[in-house]
Amino acid sequence: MKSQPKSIACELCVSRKFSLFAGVSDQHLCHITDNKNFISHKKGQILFYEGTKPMGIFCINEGIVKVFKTASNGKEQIIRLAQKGDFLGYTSLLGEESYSSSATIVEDAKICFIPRESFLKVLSDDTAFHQRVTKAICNDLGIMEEKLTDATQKSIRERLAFTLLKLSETYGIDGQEGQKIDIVLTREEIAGLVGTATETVIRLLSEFKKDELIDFEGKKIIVLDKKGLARLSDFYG
Amino acid sequence: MKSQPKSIACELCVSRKFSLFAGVSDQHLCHITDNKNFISHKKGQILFYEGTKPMGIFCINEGIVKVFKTASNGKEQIIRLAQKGDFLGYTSLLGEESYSSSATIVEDAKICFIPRESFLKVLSDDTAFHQRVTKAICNDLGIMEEKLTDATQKSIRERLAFTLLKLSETYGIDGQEGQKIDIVLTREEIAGLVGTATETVIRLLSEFKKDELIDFEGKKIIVLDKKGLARLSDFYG
DNA sequence: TTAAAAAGCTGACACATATCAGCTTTTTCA
DNA sequence: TGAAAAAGCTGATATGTGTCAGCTTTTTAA
Repeated sequence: MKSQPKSIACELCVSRKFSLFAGVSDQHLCHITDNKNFISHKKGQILFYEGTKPMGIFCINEGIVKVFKTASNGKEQIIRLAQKGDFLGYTSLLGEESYSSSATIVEDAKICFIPRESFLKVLSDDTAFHQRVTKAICNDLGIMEEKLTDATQKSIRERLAFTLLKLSETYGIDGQEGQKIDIVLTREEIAGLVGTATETVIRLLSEFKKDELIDFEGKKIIVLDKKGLARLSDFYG
Repeated sequence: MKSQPKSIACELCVSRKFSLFAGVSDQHLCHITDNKNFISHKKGQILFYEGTKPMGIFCINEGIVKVFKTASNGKEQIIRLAQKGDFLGYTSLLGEESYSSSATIVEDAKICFIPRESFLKVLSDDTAFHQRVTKAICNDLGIMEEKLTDATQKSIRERLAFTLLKLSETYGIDGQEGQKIDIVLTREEIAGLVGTATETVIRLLSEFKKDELIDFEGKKIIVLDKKGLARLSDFYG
């Protein structure tokens, strides 16, 4: 959790090219480099808690972070999984409110913290950047509308199938037999992603395996039959 | 659906004071007034369909509009109810994508359509306005995260109780016995708001009535016991 | 005014999913 | 290395909610 010696300059950061910072001028990038804080995080560490005040934004250089809300029954609803190039906490910062969700490390991560003022300065100086940020947030809103609709109108089986497809899109690497979802998630985390109970995920996953839609390789899931999962994820499919 | 003679100038529009346009300079407002289109809509009319391209934004002067997604089972998930001063369709416009949801009139409405170029011009000229828009979108994202978590982790009874409380906050008018939710929604629409089946809403509402939490006055709902509903809407409350 | 359509309501029923409990396996860390 | 903790798994059970069907009441519009 302490600042590392091997900080990466934004100008040279490879992950930046996948991020909203792609296209920002070197001058602005230097300003950020001078003010940011590079920190290595281990799996399980907490980035921020729901309800606390954002002092800046986080930018992922490497690793995976889960963003989640804790429901009143104690269960975690995972809002999204963030990876290299993704920003964290900027919606709460720009919304001028406390963090609406918490964030913890799922896979060891290197993350830069950019203080509020530096971020806001670039945002106000670089109109094109502000526009890209606005666009990204609007797209996220569309995604959330979709998620809400799925949550209320689809069955758990459908949502789990859909979640597996999405995971394989993002983290899938091709192998000889199907596509491996190259990220380690506990059954509880998958449940948090889908919005259901852990036991239900366990049961449905072993059902999917029995039906030869998926297979397990260690803690990782292999998607054997994308079309089958797609059929399942649709209504009455 | 045709342009009306009695168009209102933005500078003089009372609803504007509750909107994101509050604070925009008269010069910009005039520019919008010159380019906008004022249209009266009757209950049931459609403003836009999910999947079509936004050509501008809608600004509500009067009336109520429901924004919803149609799920693959044909049911409507209502994302939000919009009223005077609210913008519609701007997230899709700014996200440079098709409408992520549809919108229809719930109560007779007067709505201005502001063409894409006019809106974007004000957005780029007036930085403070852009900031307010960004802030509003970020706040909406936080709300959607909350809704998603509620949808997956709370029971229908809890969500209905919560929905009634929210409706009474927004549309409530005080009477001698409790607060009247002064908006006519069908049971089906309440179901769409909660994310459940119409029959379930009917059953739960009559249960709430039996428990003297609410009462009916014509097609409108009277909230008799806010605290009782609040207790119900919490987990195991 | 009246027929048709929409909305509201109720009962019966099925079942997907949450919960609880107990167990095994894997992982963690002292 | 070995004990404790976490994760994974399975079975039994309860129940909330969706679905279907049929009916009444209200609203709409011809």
